[in-house]
Formats: sequence, structure tokens, C-alpha cells
Amino acid sequence: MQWGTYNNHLTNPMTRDSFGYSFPMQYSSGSAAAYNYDQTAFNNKHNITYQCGLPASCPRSLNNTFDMTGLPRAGVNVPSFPPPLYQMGPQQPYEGMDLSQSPNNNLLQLDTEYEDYPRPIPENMTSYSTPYDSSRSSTPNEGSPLLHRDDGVFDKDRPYAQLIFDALKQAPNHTMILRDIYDWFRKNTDKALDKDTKGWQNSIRHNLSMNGAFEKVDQPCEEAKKGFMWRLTKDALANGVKSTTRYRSKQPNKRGHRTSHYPQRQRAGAMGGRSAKKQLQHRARMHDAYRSDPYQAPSRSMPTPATFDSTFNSNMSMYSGSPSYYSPSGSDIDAMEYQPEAYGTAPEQRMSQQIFHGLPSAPMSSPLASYSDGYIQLPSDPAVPLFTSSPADTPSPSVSEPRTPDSQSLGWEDSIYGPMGGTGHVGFDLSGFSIAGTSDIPHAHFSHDPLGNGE
DNA sequence: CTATGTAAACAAC
DNA sequence: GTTGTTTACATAG
Repeated sequence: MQWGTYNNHLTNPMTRDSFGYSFPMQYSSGSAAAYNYDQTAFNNKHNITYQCGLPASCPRSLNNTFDMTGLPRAGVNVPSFPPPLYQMGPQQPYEGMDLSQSPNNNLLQLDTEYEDYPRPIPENMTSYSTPYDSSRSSTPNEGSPLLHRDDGVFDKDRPYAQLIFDALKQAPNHTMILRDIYDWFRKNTDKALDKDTKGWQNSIRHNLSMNGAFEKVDQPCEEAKKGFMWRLTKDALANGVKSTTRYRSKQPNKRGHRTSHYPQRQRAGAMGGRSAKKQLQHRARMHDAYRSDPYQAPSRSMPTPATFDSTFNSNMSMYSGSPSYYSPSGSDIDAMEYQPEAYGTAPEQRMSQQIFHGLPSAPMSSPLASYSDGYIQLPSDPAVPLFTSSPADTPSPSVSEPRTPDSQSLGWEDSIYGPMGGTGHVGFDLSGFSIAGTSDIPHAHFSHDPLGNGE
């Protein structure tokens, strides 16, 4: 695990206390208030999304509440600004820790969840507040305690995913637009030194798309050209960014098996454009339910036996009583990537999930049929259980089973989990959803309106 | 084999 | 042209 060699203390522009928590230097590190902070006030529903801003507001606009670092300006009272505890850095498995040898790594981090992520946005914070001004007439890092170039803070040899993680981590709400990420790279890395090639930008986009640590924010910016905002997932914030490869095809490289020069596959990018459109259309409803998950691509095959893996972490929080891995490549990192255990669950429950995480599971079957457009077909008979334990020869669920790796915006506190360690019961978290149509419509449509704006 | 970087096709805007 | 998705391929280890 290459990243295990990185010293996060150096790369993280936070101070780190003896507990491994990181606080922005601007705050008092190690204060009793920080450790004993009552988080209940911040355990509210997190209907705050990263709005592109109030009308006529777009990401790059700064506001008077926060400075360019995203921290409150001096003298500005921001009552709802997250407490220092919110600024804890992730318990990243650095310092030589080998993730592949620690499938229960999260067990060591039971207390590191972020109960309210995304963090609240102050009322008077009108928009995404970029630390980078588009004019770039000056160096936005000047005077900032958070950003220091040329002092070794940013390791220039780290992979893109890590660098993007750093960029987003220190951005307000851990959210940036692509161009700001570009700017961050220009300022803080050497990836962009070669101005003749745009490959580094391509790589950034590739990582944003392919790495589950990054997610698009629901609302596209009003200036369409700026695209969406990208945000760290709460999982990434808690556990750090992981391999982008995790999200790549597990299909063996068929190189050399071709009989023609033309690729025997779906055209590269064909899914991209169309799915992007689909996502635009269904974003509010499905909330990117199937973003960046190659396992559910119709062109891919589901491994057998038909086990639901723990990465099936949909907005419905389909949760097997004994989650199993889909890890065709045998990677433990894969298996732990999207463990839902840390989100909104009590420590003891998470402990249970941890305990059961590694146990073998019975194959699950489901009458659910789903469609690549985000629709899901429910059994017409409500008596039909949605999931049951099944013999291995039971047909597997569709490979296009909708799932929600992007999970930040709703309901993850309210997940209704099935009995842990049971025999295949599952819980659905349908909070935030409504079903358009009637119960006897097989082709039910899950809609989602996190902002309550109507659709 | 995995992790990573890069190129590129492609769609939408 | 930009943004986003996806696949392919090369390379290091």
C-alpha cells in the first residue's frame, strides 16, 4: 500500500494532537471543549446540501463570512460554524499501516465517525466559497495558516487521488469545482508543470469520477460550464481516500485476445455521456445511485455465488445481516471500501457490524429487478420478501442493482438495519424517498427530494 | 497481481 | 472548448 508511506502529519495542514485528531491551527487544539464537545447539537438532520448558492450565486464567489481559506473571517461570528471537532482530520491509515492486512481497520476507528456530515452551512454563507479566486490576481494562500507551499506540506509525489483529497479536505465544506481543483494543483503540486499537456487535468477528472472518495454535489452550478461541485464523501473524510483502482474494472485484461483491432467492448465513454444525462435527470431522485460503480455496469458480470457485498450501500441502505464481500480480486481493501458501518450507527452496533463483517454469509437473493436508468422493480406482491437467504443456485440479483455509494445527503442516520448476524434479513432505509405510483405498480419509481423543493 | 498515470472515445453542455 | 464517464493500456512494484 503505497500510501502507507506518507506522513499525514506533514501533508495535512492541520495540527495533530496526541489522539490523532487533527484540528485546524486556527482553533485551540487539544482543548477540553474540543474533546468533550456535545455533538448532539450537530446530530441533526443534515438537509444541508452544498448549494451552488443563492440565486445568481456561483461557487467562486467569496463572501464576507469566510476568508479564502474557508475559515471564518476574524471578528465574524458564525454561530453554526462547525466546532473544532468537526475539523478532525481523518484517521487515515497511514504511518505504514497496511490496509490489506487490516480488514477490520475501521474497528480501530469506531469513534471517528462524523455524525453530521456534510457539516452545516451557516445561514449567511451564501455559496460555495472557493479558496481560489478566478482572477488569481494574488496568491490565495498568502497569510493562510492552512496552506503553505514550498515548505513540504504537500508531497508532490503523491497520487492524484490523495492530492485531490487534500484539496477538497481543506476547501470549505470539502467542496470545490473542477477548475478550482485545477488551480489547487497548479499551486500545490507539480502535476501541472507541463503546460503543454492536459493530461494532468484528464487524470484529475478521471480520479474524481472513478474514486469513491469524491462525489458530485447534487446541484449543478448555475453556470453550467463550471459543472458540478465535487465533495469529499463523509467516508473519505473519516477514513481517507483509497485506491481509485477499487472502482475500476475487475475484468482481466484481455489483451492479446482480440481478433480485430476494434475493441470488443462498449465504446469508451459511451456510458459517460448518457449516464451523465441520466444523472442530471434523475439526480434529485436517485442521488447518483449508481455513480462510479463498475460492478453494476450492465456489461459486467456478477460473480458467483450471488452474494451481496458490503459495497452495496445504496440510499436504501440495503443491508445484509451478514455482509459479504464482493471481492473477486481478493482485495481486502475492496471489501472494506464502502462499509456502511460507520454512518449513523451506534458504536455497539457498528461493533456488531465489524464483528460480523468478516463472517461468511449466506447467498442472498432478491426478487428485485432493477434497471440501469435507476428504476427498480418491486415485487407486485407485498408479501414477497425483498431479500431472502437462498441457495447458491438462486438467481442472482441484477448486476444493475441500484446502489448509492454517494450517501451523504439523506437518511444514513436513519438506516434501519436488519438483525446483525442473522440469516439474511435486510433493512431498507427509505427515508427521503417516496414511491411514485401505487404499490401495485411493479415499476416503481423512487424519488428523492432532499431539499424539499419539490420536483 | 494491484495501484497508478495517461490517453482517448464519447456525450452533454 | 469544458466537464464528466468510461475503457484501454503502460508501467512500477
